[in-house]
Amino acid sequence: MAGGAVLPTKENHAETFARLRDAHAREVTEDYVEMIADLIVEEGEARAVSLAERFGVTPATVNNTIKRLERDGFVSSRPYRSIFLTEAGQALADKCRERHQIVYDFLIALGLDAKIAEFDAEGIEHHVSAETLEVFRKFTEARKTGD
Amino acid sequence: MAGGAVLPTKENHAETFARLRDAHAREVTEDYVEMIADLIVEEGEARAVSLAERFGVTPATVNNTIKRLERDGFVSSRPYRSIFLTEAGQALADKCRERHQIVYDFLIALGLDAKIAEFDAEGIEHHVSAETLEVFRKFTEARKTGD
DNA sequence: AAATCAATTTAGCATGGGCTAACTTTTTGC
DNA sequence: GCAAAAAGTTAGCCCATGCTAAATTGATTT
Ligand SMILES: [Mn+2]
Ligand SMILES: [Mn+2]
Ligand SMILES: [Mn+2]
Ligand SMILES: [Mn+2]
Repeated sequence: MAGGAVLPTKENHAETFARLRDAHAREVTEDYVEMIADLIVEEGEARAVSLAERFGVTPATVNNTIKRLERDGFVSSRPYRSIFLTEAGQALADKCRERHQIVYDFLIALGLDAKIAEFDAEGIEHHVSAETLEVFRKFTEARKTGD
Repeated sequence: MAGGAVLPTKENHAETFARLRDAHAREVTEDYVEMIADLIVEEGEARAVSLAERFGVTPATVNNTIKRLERDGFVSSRPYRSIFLTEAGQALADKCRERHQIVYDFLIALGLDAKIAEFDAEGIEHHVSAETLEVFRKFTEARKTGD
């Protein structure tokens, strides 16, 4: 029951939050490369206007973000043209898409609505460790074959 | 198996990300009020220096954040004194502590290590809808009574 | 009661990630 | 082939969240 909720040590606690801030710093990058990969599959190319629509932000915001992604080596683009993933970007996108799918499938396996699973997965995906992801994956798998 | 991952409609997708950005904007607030409540219980009061240690940030950063929280009606403080939760702050802290605990217990019920559950819960807690939280809670409950 | 030490505050700065408005370029339709 | 529409870019702004360095205040110890 452990009602007596003792706080973690200061050092552990600080490390937890440091890693959390790191995770947050990567979220937008991860969602963008994932979305760019999806758009290339679904629409043949990833245009800024599509990204803006999908994320619900202005084209100016997309432009800023794409510049950062380019600076960080995840995408390449030429003025007024569509956006491409670099090898690093594609690798990250693959990893994120897989992780996203595992989280989504897990939520569905737990019996949640598609709409809710969709929304929650979009946030949770960035905060699951490799260990947790593996547990999610196995759980979903067991549910599928189990009955 | 639904391998053909069709994207959500543009409108749904945009709404998902809008809500996600909202959730992010609340994360720091939520972690602060939760931590302030914990410190008051564990140490008798919440001092800026303790918050700085726990979050692994500088006292200057804590000061900035506390000013925002005060502006937003979640805490009250006087210069060089410790920090108090307002009613709204206490209510939010209670809600967050409960939610945090449910997520943590759920991860433990899934068989994860305490260390990992602790870290992942700190991120995931901000991204679980009421529905998902309820499913988590029931799952943990079933595991406890079930065997 | 000083002196010291710890805690807090302030000032000034940076980056990420949003926005609007104005402008340029490309694409499309006639 | 040109005009209009769509897409992309740029400039200038805002706020949140972090930082360092310096100043200030509060607490402790002799
Ligand atoms: Mn995603
Ligand atoms: Mn996401
Ligand atoms: Mn998050
Ligand atoms: Mn948290």
